Formats: sequence, structure tokens, C-alpha cells
Amino acid sequence: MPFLQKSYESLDSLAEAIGQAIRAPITIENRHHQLLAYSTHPDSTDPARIATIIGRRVPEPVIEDLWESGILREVINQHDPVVIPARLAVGLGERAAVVIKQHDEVLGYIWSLARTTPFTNQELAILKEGATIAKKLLMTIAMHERRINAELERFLLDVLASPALNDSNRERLNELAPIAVASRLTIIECAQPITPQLAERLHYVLATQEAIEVVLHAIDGQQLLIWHYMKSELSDEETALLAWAKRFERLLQDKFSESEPRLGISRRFFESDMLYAAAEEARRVTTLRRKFPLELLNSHAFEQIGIYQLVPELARRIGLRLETHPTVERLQQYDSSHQTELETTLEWYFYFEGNVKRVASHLHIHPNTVLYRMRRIEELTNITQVSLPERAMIYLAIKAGQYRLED
Amino acid sequence: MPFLQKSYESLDSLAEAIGQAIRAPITIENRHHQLLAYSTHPDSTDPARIATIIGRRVPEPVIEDLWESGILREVINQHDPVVIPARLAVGLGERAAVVIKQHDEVLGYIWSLARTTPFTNQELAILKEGATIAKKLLMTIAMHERRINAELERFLLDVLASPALNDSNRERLNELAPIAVASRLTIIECAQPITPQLAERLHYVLATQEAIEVVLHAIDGQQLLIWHYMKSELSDEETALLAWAKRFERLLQDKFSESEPRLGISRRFFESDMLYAAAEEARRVTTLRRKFPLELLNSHAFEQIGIYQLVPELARRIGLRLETHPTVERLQQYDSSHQTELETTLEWYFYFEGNVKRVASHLHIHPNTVLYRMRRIEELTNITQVSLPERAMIYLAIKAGQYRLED
DNA sequence: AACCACTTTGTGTTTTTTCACAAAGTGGTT
DNA sequence: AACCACTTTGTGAAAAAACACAAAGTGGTT
Repeated sequence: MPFLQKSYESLDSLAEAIGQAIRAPITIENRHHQLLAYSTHPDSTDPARIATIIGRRVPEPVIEDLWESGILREVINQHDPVVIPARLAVGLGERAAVVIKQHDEVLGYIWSLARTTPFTNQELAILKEGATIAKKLLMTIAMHERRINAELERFLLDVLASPALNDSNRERLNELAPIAVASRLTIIECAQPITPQLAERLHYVLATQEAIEVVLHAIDGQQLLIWHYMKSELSDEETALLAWAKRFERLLQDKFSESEPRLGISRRFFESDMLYAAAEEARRVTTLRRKFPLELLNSHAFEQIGIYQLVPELARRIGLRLETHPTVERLQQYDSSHQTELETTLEWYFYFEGNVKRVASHLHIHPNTVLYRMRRIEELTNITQVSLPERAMIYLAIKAGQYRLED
Repeated sequence: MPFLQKSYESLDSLAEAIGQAIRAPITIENRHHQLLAYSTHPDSTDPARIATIIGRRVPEPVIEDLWESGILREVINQHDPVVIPARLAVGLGERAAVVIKQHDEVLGYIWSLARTTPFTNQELAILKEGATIAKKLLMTIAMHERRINAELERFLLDVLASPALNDSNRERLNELAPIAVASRLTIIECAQPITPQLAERLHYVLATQEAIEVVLHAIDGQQLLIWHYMKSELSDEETALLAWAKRFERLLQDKFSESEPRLGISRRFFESDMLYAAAEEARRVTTLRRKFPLELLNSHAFEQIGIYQLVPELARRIGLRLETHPTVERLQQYDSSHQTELETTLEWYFYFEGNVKRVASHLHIHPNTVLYRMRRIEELTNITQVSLPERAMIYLAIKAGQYRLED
């Protein structure tokens, strides 16, 4: 009967050896359930294993099922192999699993499919032995990865630190940059600075996003900066992005509700020279969304911010007393001397396209009150029948005032 | 009986001499009816003369009355003094007037109030003699003015030719610049290049604007550039400006309908360093108004252009294929394959705040057609209940497309 | 406390807008 | 020519919004 050696030069040869020792298909995964190695056992295999090998990663539904059923937790807590009954709903046949751990840190897992006969104690002991041997190899890989990632993070931060690119940085970026694909720079902004633990979880969620391909990412205080591109066709990049952004933010807010994560996505760009400008755009989105959470609830990308991109500049000019809008000024004057809220009323009246009912329900007042206030506003400012561009400007002037006050 | 000398050293002494010769109050005006000199005759005078001397200029209503009644035309055509009956409606007593001409060019006028007795032939002859003497003096003044004006015009054009100011120019500008007053740069743009004749008439109208004070002006092709400020209080500079702009443009389009004059006014500025930027703003207004005459009918100043200031930049990006709006794109696609006009319909639907009736009447179609098209648009793009900023962005995207096409 | 001007809410009524549906028109295809 | 899918216009009913008006509330002033 063949036993395992003390060490193997690669995970693949280890997987092969275990597979031969217990005569069953073996897969080895890292802690993110990404496939590291698998044995070439000729026996029939189940849909879950095929999908894992094809996608180089355990399918999301399978992982979720294993978490929700508590099986994965059991595997992690146990130091010994665990036999898992078949879960046919997610295409999983019966199998055994053992965690690969260093102290309390999970490094990965070894899975073995069951044959027709149950696992013997000896086979399970071989699996456990395999985990011990794999630990050394995984630690080397993990350390290497950490070093690489840390270096790439420093590099991205360095690039984003200054508007102009130096030549060596540009050269290295161009090696990394995807060709003829529209890139985006996305920021995930949290309420508190991102701890290593949070970073780990964020990276995991990011890695499971199938719609995007990450080029580089880095953490800067409360923000996770991500240079990525959409895997979709260029022609519907925008549609795909917007759909993804919506889904992704909802997912983030589900999983990290305590950190109040918020997305900010730049316009698309093709040249790595644009990275700094893109980061600026993304930051602008997060800043504006922080200031106007309600109004920009569903605006994730710079394109969606629309005319809000004028607000900071306008606010600056108002701050310098260079600019005021006569209409807004008059309303503010009236509001402060009569303790009314004409300005806010007008703002939401414009926002809701003059729908009195929606304005009333948003402000929690009687519709007739809105009508009364609008009549008053018209007396004060004769903004009867103003066109969209003018309405938009007044709206922006109001918003810019609020931006200044809150800053 | 005292007669006139062959020449006088100043217009004032000439006016005095004529006044003494015919024992009546005398005023001498240039061709713009600006007061050049007047006699200090102790006799009672009429309201028009008082107003003229106080304002250093014949009041506008008086000039208008004299033009409309054809009197001024008669004075100009006649080489001899003309006796004018009283026109009490505009505060004008009976008087005699003689034009001062060089060939066919009017240089100015001499006016004499009537005393209780009618003018004698000899007195009228003295008036005419005075006109001949005044001609020499006026020619000197006119030539001097022309030289100064031409020089100042060249200077302004020089300043506006480059974004950065050189030191000598800055120094000279600061001498000219008003202190602690908000300046504006206004452009009057005509359909054709401005001829000297048109320039003359424009300058005249400009000089009669009491709301503004002109610092410098210059002609550049089809544009008359004017650096000026409002005479009103700083606090309501904007209100005053907008009111003036409206009046002034209407006036221009009345008087110069064949040249189709259009205003473009910069934001206010306080530093002469800002002149170039201000000219840019003003030019932007005129350009946009040329492209969108209907939409910007009542937008004269850069502030009023509102969000239209985004259009050229957006158009440029669309031209580079860097940017398209998914909603607009889909509508355009549908329009071209179905020969419909959903894009235009949406544009005006937004413009008119969703007022179906107004959209229908503007597009000359049945209101139900608008409703039908909006239903169709909603099926294609689900833009149900989008908020103002998004509507504005879509509107701008449409406008930017039109801008590009027309360019 | 009484008064004032102004604001908010509630009520029915009137006006406007939307909707459903039918009929007629349009342009391209077979 | 017949057919198709789609668009435009017209009609009256249904729904929604605006309006007028009364009553009650609010906050400051005399």
C-alpha cells in the first residue's frame, strides 16, 4: 500500500499522490475556494467538481450552500477530515474534506470525492496527512502572494499619488493594462478606515465578482481603490457596468452593513495616463454621494452623477461670494425671516418634476401646503414656466448652497 | 454791435461769444448730442437745456422727439439755421439750431434758445458763422478722439488676444479698471462683419445706455466687445444686469434687425487678469445662442446659460466616441430604424416639464401622439420617474448631439 | 389678551390630464 | 394587392390635479 512522502515539490504532485493513495479524485483549494491543484483520477466525477475545475474556483452557489448548512464551519473547526453527505441540489456528491490551517488561520482545503464504498479510517488519516504536507506548500504560496500584493498595492498608491506619470511607472502600467478595453476606477468607501480583517473580506467579495476583471487594487484609509474592467462587450460596457454597480453595491451593503460601504465609479478610460483623473472622478462621486445620499441613492458612476458634477465648483464660487442665484437668494431671505421652507419645497418640486403629491409625501405635508408654497414662490420670484436648463440651474444653486453649509 | 472773431481757442469761448452776440443761451453738442460747451447767459432757460447741462447730454426723450418729428433731419439737411417752434411735451422752448458739417459728415450742432422776440436774420447769420468757426475746433477734437479710440481699441484687442497678461498691459488695465466694482465683458454679435457705419451706430446706442458705464470697447469681425460695469449697487448687480440685458437686446434687435444682433455677457469679474476668461465666457454664450436660438432666447448672460455650459465639452467627448448616453443612444437607434422622432419628443417633454399639451403644440402634433410616444420611450428605456439631475443629463446629452451635428 | 399677517390643513367642486379604444394612415415586405 | 407592424388622430369616459374657500393654527407685536 502506497503512503505519502514527507514533502512534494508541487501541490499538483501532492494531489496526485493522495488521489492514488486513497483511490479517489482530489482537489486542493485556497481559503478563497480558488482551485490550486487537482488529481487526474480517471473515475467519474460530479457536476460540482467539473464546474470547479473549469472555472478554477468553486461555484458560488456551492459555497453558499456549504456555509448555510454549517458544513464548512464544521470542517474549519474540526482538525480532522469530515465526511460530507451528498448535496444533490448543488450538484455535490458525497465527499470528505479537511481544512489546511496554520494556527487559527485557514490556508485552504483538501476535498476528496467518495467512491462507491465509504471512506476507511486509514483513508481519512491519509487525507489528514496530506493536509499537513500541503500546509508547508500553501504557506510558501501565501507568503509569496502577500509580498506580491503588497508591492502592487504600493505601486498603485504611488501612481495615484501624483497627477503626472513618470516614465518607469507608465511603462509598468502599460504592461499591466488591458488592451483595447475600457477601464474603470472604482472606489469602495467605508465609514471607518479599512482594517486588515475588513480588507480580507472585501477582497474575497471582489474576487467573486464574475462581471469584472480586477487589474490592481489598493487600500487608502477608508477607501478601497480598484482598477478594473468589465468582461462584457465594449459596445454595452456602460449598460453592463451600471447593472453590475447596482447589484454589487446592494451586495456590499448587505454583507458589510456596519461599514456603510458606498461605490464611486469613474468614467471609462483607455490610457493608463488617465488613472489619476479617473480616481479624481471616482472620489468626486463618493464625496457627492456622502453629501447627498438621498438624491444620489442610485447614482454609482460619474456618468450618473450627471449635472451634480457642477456642484462643488458652484459651491466654491458661492463660498467666495462670487456667485449667487437671485431666485435662490430671495427664497432664502424669505425663509429666514418667516421661518418657512420655500427653498426646500422648490428643490423637491423640481426634483419630482412638479408632482405635488410626491413632494408632499416626501416632505410629510399636505399637498395643498405644497400648492400654497408654490404660489408664494411664484409671487416672490416669478419662475413661472421656466425651462429645464433654468430649473436645473436653480436646483444646482440650491444644492451648492447645501454643499457649502455641510462642508 | 459785436461780431465774431475768425477763431476761438475753445468751444466754451465760442459759445460765450455767440451768446453775447445774439443775446440768447447757446449750447454746442457733438454728433452724439453730448454737450461740448454752453454759454453762461443769465436769462431764464427751459427744462430741456437744464437737463442737457446737468447730464452733459441731451435727454433721450428729447432726441427721440426731434427725430420722430423730422426736425433733426431738417436741421441736418439744411445748411442754414432752422427755427424750431416750442415742443413743450419734452420741455423744449422755441429755439434755433444749425448743424456743423464737414462735407457730408455731421460733426455737431449749435442750439440757441429763443428770447421773447423772434430771431432776426442777422442773428441767424451769426449762428451760421458760429457753425463755420466751430467746425475747425470740432474737427480737431474728432480727430483726436478717433486717434485715442483707435489706440484704445487696439489695446483691448491686444489684451484679449492672449490668455496671460504681460506686465505693462496689466499696469495700464489697472489704471483703467474701476475700483471695487463688478465688471462684465459683453459681446454684441452680428450676422455680418461690423462695418464702420454700423460701428458708429452701435457706439451711439451704447453711449446712450444709462444703466452701464463702458470702460473699453473694440470691434473684432462680427463682434463688438465691451468691457463695462453696472452703475447700480453691487448688491443687486445681477438683477440690474439681467434686466438691462433684456431691454438692451430688444432695443438692438429693433434698431438693427438686419444685423440680427445677439448679446453674450460674461460672469462678473473684479480683476483685469480675468478679462480673457470673461471674453471666453461671453463668446461661449454667443456661440451657444447661435446654435440654440430657441432654447436660449432669453439667456443673455453666462449665468443664465446654466447647464448649457456643459454642452460643448460633452459634444467634444461624444465626437471622440468617448461618451454616449445609453438612453439617448437607444432612442436614436429606434428613430433611425422607424423614422420616428422619439428623441426630439423626449427633449421637449423634459424642456416643458412633462406638460404634454405644450409639447404637442410646440411640435405641431396631437397631444395623444405625445402620450403614445412617451409610452413607447418608457418601454424602450425605462426612464420612469427619473429625477431632475438625470433628466437634465439626458437633455444635455441630446443637446450635445445636436451641437456636434450642426458644427 | 387681542390683534395681525401668515401658514397649514380639510372639504368639496371644477378643471385638466390621462386613459382606453377605435379608426385611419404609413411604409415596407411578400 | 394584401398584409404586417407601427404611428397618428379622434372620441368620450375615468382619474387626477388644481382650485376656491373655510377653519384652525402659529408666532410675533402692541
